[in-house]
Amino acid sequence: MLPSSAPLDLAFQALADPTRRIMVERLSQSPASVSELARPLDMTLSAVVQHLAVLEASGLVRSEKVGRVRTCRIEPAALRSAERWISERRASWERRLDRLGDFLSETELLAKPRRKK
Amino acid sequence: MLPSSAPLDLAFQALADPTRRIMVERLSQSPASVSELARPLDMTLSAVVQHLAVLEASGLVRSEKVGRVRTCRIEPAALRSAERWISERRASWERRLDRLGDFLSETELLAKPRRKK
DNA sequence: ACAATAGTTAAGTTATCACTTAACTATCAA
DNA sequence: TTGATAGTTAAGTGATAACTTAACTATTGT
Repeated sequence: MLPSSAPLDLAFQALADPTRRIMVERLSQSPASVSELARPLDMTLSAVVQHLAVLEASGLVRSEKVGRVRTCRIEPAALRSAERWISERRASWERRLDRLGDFLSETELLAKPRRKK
Repeated sequence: MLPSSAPLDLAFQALADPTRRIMVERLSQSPASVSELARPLDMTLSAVVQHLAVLEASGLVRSEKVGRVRTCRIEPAALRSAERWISERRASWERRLDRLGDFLSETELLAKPRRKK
């Protein structure tokens, strides 16, 4: 099950790196050039370009070049589908915990019945 | 900036693997033993145990062993903080797009004023 | 006591990651 | 036209990832 390359794999993989999260944070404020993205990062421009390639491959970021500057912006859709995956899991376990809560309070009522809720 | 090991790194890293996402999906339905987690997966038990170790290190899953069976359950907190990181980015870009929308509709009003909204 | 079940651990393999240096290509500005 | 700016690409390196096989430990049902 090594390289699945499914969209979620790429998105979570991309977000797993702190440098790339910094880049995404920057881009969620506003679009930026590659050098602007690189400015706060302690690595070569070359490395930043490679991180950018990962972000683009994951669909989290899109960019276009005009003249000699490439402007990058986030692509909400990919981020949203990562968010959706998580929130669906949350929905699932919350539903279960609710049922569990109901069950517990009901058995408690059966064991030593007091006032109806 | 190689090994940051920050909680979010570990959480996103863990979620980047499709096998581990399947395990998390299973666990968000209900707790399960290691062999139950392994059942639908096309790999050795050993590999599954290793994936489980990654999930536990990331804080996404917790487990306890009783007799010879280890029961695993999801740990909502870690999943929630990953979700929160994403939704904060979303808040950020949505705010910006709102302001942009306001700006555009205002300039449009200035350019060729029609009815007030 | 024995065998089957449930999981653990170590070691090895192959692939991928996160960089770096270095050489190179455009574009813009003086 | 020359130099600085902005980015690209290739090749190499060391670390980590995702497995496998194999040998082993503890628990439980018969």
